[in-house]
Amino acid sequence: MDNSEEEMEEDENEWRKGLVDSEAISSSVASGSGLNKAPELLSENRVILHFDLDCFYAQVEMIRNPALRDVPLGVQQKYIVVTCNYVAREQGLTKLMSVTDAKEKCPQLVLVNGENLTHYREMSYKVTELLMSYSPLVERLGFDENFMDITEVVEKRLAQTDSNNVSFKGHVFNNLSADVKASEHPRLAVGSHIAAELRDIIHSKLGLTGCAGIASNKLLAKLVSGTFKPNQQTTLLPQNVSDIMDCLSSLRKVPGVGHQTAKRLHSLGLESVKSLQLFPLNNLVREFGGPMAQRLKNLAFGIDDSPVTTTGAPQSLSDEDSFKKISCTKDVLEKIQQLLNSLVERMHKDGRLPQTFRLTIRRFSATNKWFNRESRQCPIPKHIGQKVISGSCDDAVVQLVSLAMKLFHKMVDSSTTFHLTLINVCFSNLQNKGPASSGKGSITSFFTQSTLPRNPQPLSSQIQGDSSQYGGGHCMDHQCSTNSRTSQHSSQKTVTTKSCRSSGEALHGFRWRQSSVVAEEDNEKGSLSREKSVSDGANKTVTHKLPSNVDPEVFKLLPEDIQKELLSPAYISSFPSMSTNLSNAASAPYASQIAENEPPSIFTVSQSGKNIKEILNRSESTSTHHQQPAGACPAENVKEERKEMFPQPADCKFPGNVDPTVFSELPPDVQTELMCEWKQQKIVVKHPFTKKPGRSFLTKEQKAAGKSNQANSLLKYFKPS
DNA sequence: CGGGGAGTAT
DNA sequence: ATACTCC
Repeated sequence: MDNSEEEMEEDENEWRKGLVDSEAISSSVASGSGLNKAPELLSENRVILHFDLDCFYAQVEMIRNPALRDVPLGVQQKYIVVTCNYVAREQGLTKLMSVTDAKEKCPQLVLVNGENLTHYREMSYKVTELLMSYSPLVERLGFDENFMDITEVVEKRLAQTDSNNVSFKGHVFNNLSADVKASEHPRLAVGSHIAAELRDIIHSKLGLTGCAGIASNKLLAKLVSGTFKPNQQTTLLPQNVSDIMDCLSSLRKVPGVGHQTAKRLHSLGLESVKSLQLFPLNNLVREFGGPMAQRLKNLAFGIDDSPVTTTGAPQSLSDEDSFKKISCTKDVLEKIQQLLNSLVERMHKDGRLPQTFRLTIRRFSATNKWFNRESRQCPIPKHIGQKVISGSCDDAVVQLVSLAMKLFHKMVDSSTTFHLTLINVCFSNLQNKGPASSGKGSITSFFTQSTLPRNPQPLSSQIQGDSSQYGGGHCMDHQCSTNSRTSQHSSQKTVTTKSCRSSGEALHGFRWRQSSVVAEEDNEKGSLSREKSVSDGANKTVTHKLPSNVDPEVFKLLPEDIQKELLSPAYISSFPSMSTNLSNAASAPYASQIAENEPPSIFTVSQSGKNIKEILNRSESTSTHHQQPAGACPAENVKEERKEMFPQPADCKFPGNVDPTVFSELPPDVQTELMCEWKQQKIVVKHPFTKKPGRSFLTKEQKAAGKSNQANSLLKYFKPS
């Protein structure tokens, strides 16, 4: 949410002086001197907009349930009211207030839980997309703020309007807008009109209100947007830059100066913006290093050269939960599983291939409770990532939980006590090009044709914009773009019936996907890589006598007697995955599918995943072979075979192929973990052979996306990955 | 002091 | 790869 607060006071200025002090402002200096009949061309001649939605989460909730409009409403996350509507604010509530305090101030406060960000995220992207449909240079800042560089738009509109006729829309900082001659600031004046139009569009199309700031850079636009609070806009003129900077009550109010930076500045005796302006740069450099020092100093003067950079699809997707305390491995595992379930589903909708997985934890500590995070990350084996994409989400989750637990054990020694207060799971390194999923699958790529807005042949329901995107500010009929995603998942798991619930979800889930995938190659590449992985797997097996699926490193850590046992002929020969499979690996084209049905085993890495995490198996993250062929024999047979090898425990708690003795030697927490996985495995196993050829996502667009200039296409605005 | 997500430094 | 910082 927005963490900003504004308080304005009055003060005198020393802008000129300060500006001269500051170096690294070559451009600013240039514009400040000499014949500046056209200062626009020199320095801060940009026109930047900053949009900030009013109490965003609360607005979304009021849209979802209009009955909440007229009551004091707070959005709660854990013990905090993260934001509240204006009815509640009239009663003295503010954001980030504890629930107790809030209830105390406003007993009638209605609270809705806002821990699930789905709806906010969707609405947030709708706003960004709407703005982008007007002009592409849009940068998101959190869920409720967007910057826009409309310099060119302004230039064009100015060329076709009578600059003597312009006036300012909304407020003008420190001025009565009626008093200022817009003709002296024609570009900002035009900017204020565009801002007003966009706010209006956001309101009419999405039902959201918000503030806007119009200025010459991001810093200033953001600062000024908050000066008139709900649902208003403000323009900052160059001559008032020092005013707005000087009236900031503390350095903390400067965007870019967070808690830590403020503290360090504090330690240098700096409290106010003005003191920072006057502070010798050299001293600042000593504390912060050159670039940072210069930046801070510039910020104090309202100077900010940072460009507005188009925000594309998110670079990572994460899901987290905080809680009072989690102290046992089993709870950790369950929490991770819960988080992954939703994360994987989101990832699947996104359509890109996650290549890195990260687990972050926060340990309980009396001091500094809310900082101190630790994380571990690792590559995601391709076959797991593909499951996410193809929709075998349950399978993917199982395997990812295993991966996550490995990372967890890298941070936490579970044999000693621990207390976690937060767990976060994250996918990053998202690859656009769909990996050719399963071999022959590509044929299914037939018609993913979509409702891509950028499609040359406008599909009926598509976004039809006025291609003259700058015209009058009536944007495209963005809203209805409803691309119903062609959901032809063959897999029966999750997906199926679920169509896109909201156009927003379809929109952005869909959109990111678009920018991905390269078409034609999908096919061949797919099969090729698949073949390759299979044979790699075969080659890799058997190093010494150690089965390929046993991680040598881990193996070494085992008690000697167990090692011995593992290597005994009886063991080796009893596992199809070790003996049988090795010989037919290459000739078992459907091995991977069989493997999905294979019950988990301590000794085999079944395709569906599970493997024994920290103990025996080769760590998936380091393994180069993708899967252990499970054998050409039907799963049923495999099962039978194993049953005979070991007595099935009476309680049927764990798979029959697991030696109870070996199992009992494992650390207690590992046992727990295994049990949990097996339990979960059973569920997974219920869906035999769900694996279908992954469809390949659209494509062709891709290349074109980079180059073509379809006026209506938003795709091209996304960063190329 | 929530739940995300981005960027930078090392 | 991990920590830190910011919003």
